[in-house]
Amino acid sequence: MTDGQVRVLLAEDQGMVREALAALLSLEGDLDVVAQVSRGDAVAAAVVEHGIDVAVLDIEMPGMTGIDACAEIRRVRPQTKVVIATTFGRPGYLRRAMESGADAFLVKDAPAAELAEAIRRVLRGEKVIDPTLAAAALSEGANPLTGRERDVLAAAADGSVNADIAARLHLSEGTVRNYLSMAIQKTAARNRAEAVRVAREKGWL
Amino acid sequence: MTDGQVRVLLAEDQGMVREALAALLSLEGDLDVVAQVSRGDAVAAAVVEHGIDVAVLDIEMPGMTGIDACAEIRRVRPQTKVVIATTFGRPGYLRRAMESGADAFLVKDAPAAELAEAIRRVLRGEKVIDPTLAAAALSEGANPLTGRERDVLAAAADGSVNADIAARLHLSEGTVRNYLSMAIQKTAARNRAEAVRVAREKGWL
DNA sequence: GTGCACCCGTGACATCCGTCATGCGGACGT
DNA sequence: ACGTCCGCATGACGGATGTCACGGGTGCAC
Repeated sequence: MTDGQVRVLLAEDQGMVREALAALLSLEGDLDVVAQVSRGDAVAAAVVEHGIDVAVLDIEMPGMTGIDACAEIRRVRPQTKVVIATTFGRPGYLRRAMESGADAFLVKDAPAAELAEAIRRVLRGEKVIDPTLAAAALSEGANPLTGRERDVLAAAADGSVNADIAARLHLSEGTVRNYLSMAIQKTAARNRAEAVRVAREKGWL
Repeated sequence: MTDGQVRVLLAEDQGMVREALAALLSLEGDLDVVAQVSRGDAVAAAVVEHGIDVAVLDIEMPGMTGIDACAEIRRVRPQTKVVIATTFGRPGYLRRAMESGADAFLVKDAPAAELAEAIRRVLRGEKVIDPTLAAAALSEGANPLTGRERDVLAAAADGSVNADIAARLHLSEGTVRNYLSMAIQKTAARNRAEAVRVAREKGWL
């Protein structure tokens, strides 16, 4: 590879999308996609092995989320810049991505040119965030759910009945009801299904 | 454009992915991406306007699904070939895509090379389908839900209570309960949330 | 024209769910 | 040492949900 080229890693589980993004970035003369992975838990090792300058991470991936992978990169190779590119522009995702030390947060709705642009800007030490999303994330405040409330709500997400949830979390059925009741109130929902939907949208799960 | 070039349309709502796929296909010498749209309801007009040879359609798009757009293409310009490329390899999607007259069905998990390959094969008159998915779609059988059962289940999907669903569909609350009960039995679920999940997985919604 | 499947409705019943009050123990901050 | 928050639990209550039996209407196929 030529000297001065930016060494980029792409992490994205959908092969077609990943390779397409690689093709796109390769059209930029100064960028070199030297590694591609399809699993979150393969990111950190690849970053170290290839001496990556910028890692572009999807959030939803098998093995580990892009957000957790970002935190891992921060531990093993702090000088690597991280760009999170995701389908869902949920404020909760943005907040958690920033807490994990991400340098940029993009939604895939955006034009493709923004990706290359974001890579160059994070290399200059800038942070890149959609202003609309930033405002939404700030106005939303922190996650009001306690740890256990989150557990129970997450366990209820697939349509399990109380008895199942209780068994899975080693709780009594009444306790499950109580936690769910709390979660429903805090999400301003009318039942567990709505609570799950709201919590997901806000990134509280 | 050079004579003999294949005129391709890309329909995909995520700008970054759409433009990346365009970049990828442009690397193939014989393909020419002459049109890009981000909404399902813009597909048919673009196909006619640009005299498209092959339309590559995502399923989940604003305005109209790729499956419905495929049916529209069949009406307005039958000689155009249609490739459905989707994130979710749900058997129900495959079945409905085929019923709408699609020539190929790809999941975005697949390697990028398959897309160009599929485009060339449908131009030769072949059908392109993942054998695993085809088997799953066949073994699953047809959608057992009646029209109204689907409506009610879909209306319940966001966590609405019975009264809401009844009002939205102009039904009595008891009728909503009955339809939901049927849907729950047919999906072998224990409550509406599980029924929604199962129906989604099987592509019955 | 006689089934049959679908649509829509009612009423009754058992169960599940959501809420509230209340209790106890542990962790944490002041 | 005290208050506060969290985790976990129980019991009781009303309302929502799921099931069943039953009815009537429509349209379609044999």
